[in-house]
Amino acid sequence: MADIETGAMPKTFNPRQVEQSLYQRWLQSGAFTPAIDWSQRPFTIVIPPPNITGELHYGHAMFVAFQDLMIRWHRMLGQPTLWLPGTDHAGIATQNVVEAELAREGLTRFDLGRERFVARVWQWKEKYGAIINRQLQRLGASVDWTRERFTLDEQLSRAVRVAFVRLFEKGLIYRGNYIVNWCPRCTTVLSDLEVDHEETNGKLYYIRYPLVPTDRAHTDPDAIVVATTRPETMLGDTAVAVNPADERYVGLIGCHVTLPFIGRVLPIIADTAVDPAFGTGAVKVTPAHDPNDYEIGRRHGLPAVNILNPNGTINAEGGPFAGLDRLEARKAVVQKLQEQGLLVRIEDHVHSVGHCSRCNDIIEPMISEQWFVKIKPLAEPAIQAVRDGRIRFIPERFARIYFNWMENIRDWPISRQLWWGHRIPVWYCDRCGQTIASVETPARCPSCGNQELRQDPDVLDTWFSSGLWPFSTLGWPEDTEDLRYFYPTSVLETGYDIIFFWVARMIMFGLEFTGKPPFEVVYLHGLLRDEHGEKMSKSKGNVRNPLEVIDRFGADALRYALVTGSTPGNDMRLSEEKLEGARNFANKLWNAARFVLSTGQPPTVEPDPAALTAADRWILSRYHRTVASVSSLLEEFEFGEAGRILYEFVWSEFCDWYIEIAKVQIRSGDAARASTTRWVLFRVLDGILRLLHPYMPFVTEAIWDHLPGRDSMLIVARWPSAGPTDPDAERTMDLVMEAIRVIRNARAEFRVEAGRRIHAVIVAEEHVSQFESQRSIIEALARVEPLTIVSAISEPPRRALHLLARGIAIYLPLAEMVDLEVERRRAEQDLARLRAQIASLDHRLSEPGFTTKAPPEVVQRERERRAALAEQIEKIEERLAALA
RNA sequence: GGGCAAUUAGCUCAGUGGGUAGAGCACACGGCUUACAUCCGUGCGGUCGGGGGUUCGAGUCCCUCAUUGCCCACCA
Repeated sequence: MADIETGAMPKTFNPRQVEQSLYQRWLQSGAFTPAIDWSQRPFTIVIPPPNITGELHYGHAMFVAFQDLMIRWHRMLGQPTLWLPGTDHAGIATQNVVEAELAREGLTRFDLGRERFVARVWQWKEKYGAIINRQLQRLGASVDWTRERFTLDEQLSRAVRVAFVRLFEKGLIYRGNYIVNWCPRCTTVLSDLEVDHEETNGKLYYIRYPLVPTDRAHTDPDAIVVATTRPETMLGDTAVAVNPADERYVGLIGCHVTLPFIGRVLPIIADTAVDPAFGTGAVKVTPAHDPNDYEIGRRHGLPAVNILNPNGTINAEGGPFAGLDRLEARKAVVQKLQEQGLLVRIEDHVHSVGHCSRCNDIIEPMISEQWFVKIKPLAEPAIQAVRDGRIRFIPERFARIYFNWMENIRDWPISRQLWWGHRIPVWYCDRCGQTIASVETPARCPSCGNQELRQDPDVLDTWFSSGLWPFSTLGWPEDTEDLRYFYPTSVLETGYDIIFFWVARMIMFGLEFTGKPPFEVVYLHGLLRDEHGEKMSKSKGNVRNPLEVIDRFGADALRYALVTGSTPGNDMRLSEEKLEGARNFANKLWNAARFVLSTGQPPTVEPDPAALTAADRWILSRYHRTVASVSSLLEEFEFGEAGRILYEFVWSEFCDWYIEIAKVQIRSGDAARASTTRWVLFRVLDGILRLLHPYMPFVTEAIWDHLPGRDSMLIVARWPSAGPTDPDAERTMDLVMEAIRVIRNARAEFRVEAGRRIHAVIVAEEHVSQFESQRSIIEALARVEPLTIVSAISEPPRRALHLLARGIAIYLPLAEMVDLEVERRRAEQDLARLRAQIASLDHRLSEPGFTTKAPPEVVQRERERRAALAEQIEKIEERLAALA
C-alpha cells in the first residue's frame, strides 16, 4: 500500500476500538456546550427525559438517533446548538419498580415509612440515572452535560411549586370530590390517560331487587330485575333507574325496592340515560363507583355510598362482605344471591375493563377528594397555537389527533396518593380551616396565625413537572440568560404515544407560563417494534438493551438503521439484516477512506478545472447535487430519504464507479492526472464525511482523524454548501457508464471468462471524442482490448454481438461465441420490446388531450423518447438485415 | 361507536408539487480484479389490496369495500 496513515486503519472498521475515546474527545473539546451568541439564532432541543425506572431500551435509541442527527447538523451549520439532557423522576412508575424491589426483600413501603422509602428511591435514581447517562454516551449523544437536569432538582421543584401556586391563585386549580379512576394496587388516583381499556370476556348478572311490601300491593311484579357486570357494587346502590319512556316500568317509577344484604330502601327513578334495550332496561345506580351512575346520582340528588377501602377491599358499608377484596366480594355476593334465589341468570358479556397502565390491576371508579387543573382555559390557547401554525406537527396528521383530544379534554386530576414526586405545595390549617398554597413552606396560617400547619400528603402527577420541562430546565421561573436565549426551543422530537401525556401539556403550560409556544416543530417518530412486529415491552421480554446492539454492530449502524428505516410517525421493525446492512455501510465508508488515503498526499492547491477529466467533473457534479438534495431534505425533516440518498451516492457512485475510475487515472502513468485524481478523491471524501456525520458520527470522525491537515474535529466542521453541477460531464459519463454496463451485461450473459479481455467496437457517431477521452476507463472497467472507437462503419461486423448503449452501437466480435441464429433471436426480441414501447408512446402522443393539455416539456420529452426509440429500431433492423 | 395508519418484488420497506415503479435482504450465475468477501459484476423478480371516479396521464388526488394494526369513547 502506498502509504500514509492507512497503516493505522485496520481492514474492517472496528467501532469498539474508537467509539469511547472519540466520545471523550468530543466531550473534552467543549463542542457539546454552546456559547451564547446573540448575533445568531440558536438551535435547541430538550431531551425527552427518560424515566429513571430502568435502563434505556431500543426506543430510546430512536430519539437519540433523530435528535443527535438534527443537533449535529445544526452545529455544523454554525448555529449555537443546545441539546439539553436530563431524566424524569417518573413518579408512579419509579415508585412501583422500587416497591417491587422491596417486595423481593419481603418489605412494603409502609415498613420503611415515607422518608426512608423516598431515600431508597433516590438511591435507585442515582444508580439508573448513571446507567442512562452512560447509555446516552455510548449512543454518541452530543448533549450538553453541563446543563443536565432532573425533574426533582431543587430548581425544577421550585418551578413546579411556582407553577402550581400561579394556577391556584388564578383559580385554575381546585380541590373536590369527584368520581375518579382508582388503582387499588397503587392506592392512588389516575388520570384517564393512565387507564388502559381492555376488551374482556365478562359476565352480565341479572339480579332481582324485591319491591318494598307497601309497593307490592299495587303492582304486578313483586320485584325488579337489574343487570350488572360488577355485582359487588350493589352494596353501594342508592337507586334503581329506568327509562321514563319504557312502558314496562312506568308503573314502577316512584316505587321502592329493598337492597339485598344491606336492607337499604332504594327509589326507582326515571332517567333518559338508561337504555331500555340493554339488559332488562332497569339499572342499579351506584353513584360512588360508576361514572354514569355518578351523573344520574347528581341529577337526582342521590346519596353516594363508597363501599371500597383504598386498597380495594370492601369497607363497613358492605355489611357482611366487609373486608373482602372486591373480586372475592363479587364471588361471595353472587353466591349469596344464588342462595337467596335473587340471581335470575348469568350471561356472557364482552366489555372493556380499565386497567392500571402501571401495574395492570383493575381500576375501580371511585368518588374521592383530589386536586384538579381546570383545563379548558389552558387548552384553548394551546389549540390555537397549533391551528395558526406557531407549532407545526410532523407528520401533520397528528395535529388532528391533538385537536380531537384537546377539544374534548376533561379536567386533569393532578394529585397522586404516592410518596415519590413533588409534594403538593398546599398546607391546611386545622384550627381555622384555611387552605394555603405557597411556594415556600409557610411559617404560620395567614388568617389565624396557627403555626401548626399540615402539608397535603399527596404528590403531583409526574406529567405536571414534565409539562414544564422545556423552560424549567432553562431556569424558569427565573429570567435567566439561558431561558432568554434558548427558549422557545426549536424542535420537540418524541414518539407519537405521548402526545397527550406530554406534548399537549408542554404546549398548555408553555403558553400559560411563558406566553410562548415551547417549540416550533413537533417531530414524531414511530414506535420501534421487534422483528415480528410486536410492540416492545418488558412483560413480553422482547426489549433489548441498545448497548448489546452497539457492541455487535456499532452505534453508527444502530443509528443509521433507525433513521433510514423509517418514515415519520410510522412504526418500524428493526431486524438483524437491517443492522448488518448499516454496519456494512459504515465499513464500506471506512474502506473507501482507506483507499483514498492509500493513494498518497493530495495536492494542497485546487487543480485547474481544465485539468479535470470528465469522470472527475462528473463525481464532483454528482456530489454537489447530493449536497443540495440532502440539505433540502433535512430542512424538510426527511431524514430517512436524505440518508438513503447518501447511501446511494457513497456506495453506488463514489465507491462503485469513481474509485474504480480513479484507480485507472492514478495508474495511468500521468503524474499530473494522478495528482488531480487524488485531489478529487479527497475532496469528495471530505464532503461525504461531513454529510454523513450526523448519521454516523463515530466512523466519520474516526476517518476524519486520519485525513491529513485537519486541525479540528469533524463534529465542528462546516456543513458543505452545494457547488455548481456539470451537466456536460454527467452526459458524457452517462454514455460511458452505460457502454460499460451493456458490455459487462453481454459478457455475463455469454459467459465470457471474467478475466478475459475482448475486442470491442464502439460506433460513437458524434460522441467519438467523449468516448475517446474515457478510453482507458472503458478498457479497464469493461475489460475490452483492443477497443476501437469510430464515428461510423460502412458494414457492421457479421459475427459479432450487437449492443446498444443509449442508442450507440457497440459490437463485440466474439466469433466463436456468436451463434447467428441466437443473435437474430436477440435482435428480434429487442425489436419487439422497442416496438411495443414506441406503440404505447404513439398512443399517448396521438391522444387528443395529451399534446394540448400536458405541459409542453412533458410532451417534448415524450417526443424525444420516441425519436430515440425510432433510431434504435432502425439500427436493429439494419442489424437484422445484415444477419440475414 | 368514532378516528387514524398500513396494504408496492419471496421478505422488510422507500417512493412528500400526478409525467415511463426503487432499495436492502433473499435467490441465480460469475468473480479473492493489490479499499472492502461486512466485497465486486450480472441477472431474476411487481396488473403498486379489490372496485369505481377525477385527469391527456394516478402507486401518488377523491369515493367505496376488504384485511391487519393502532388511537380515542362514562358499552350498566
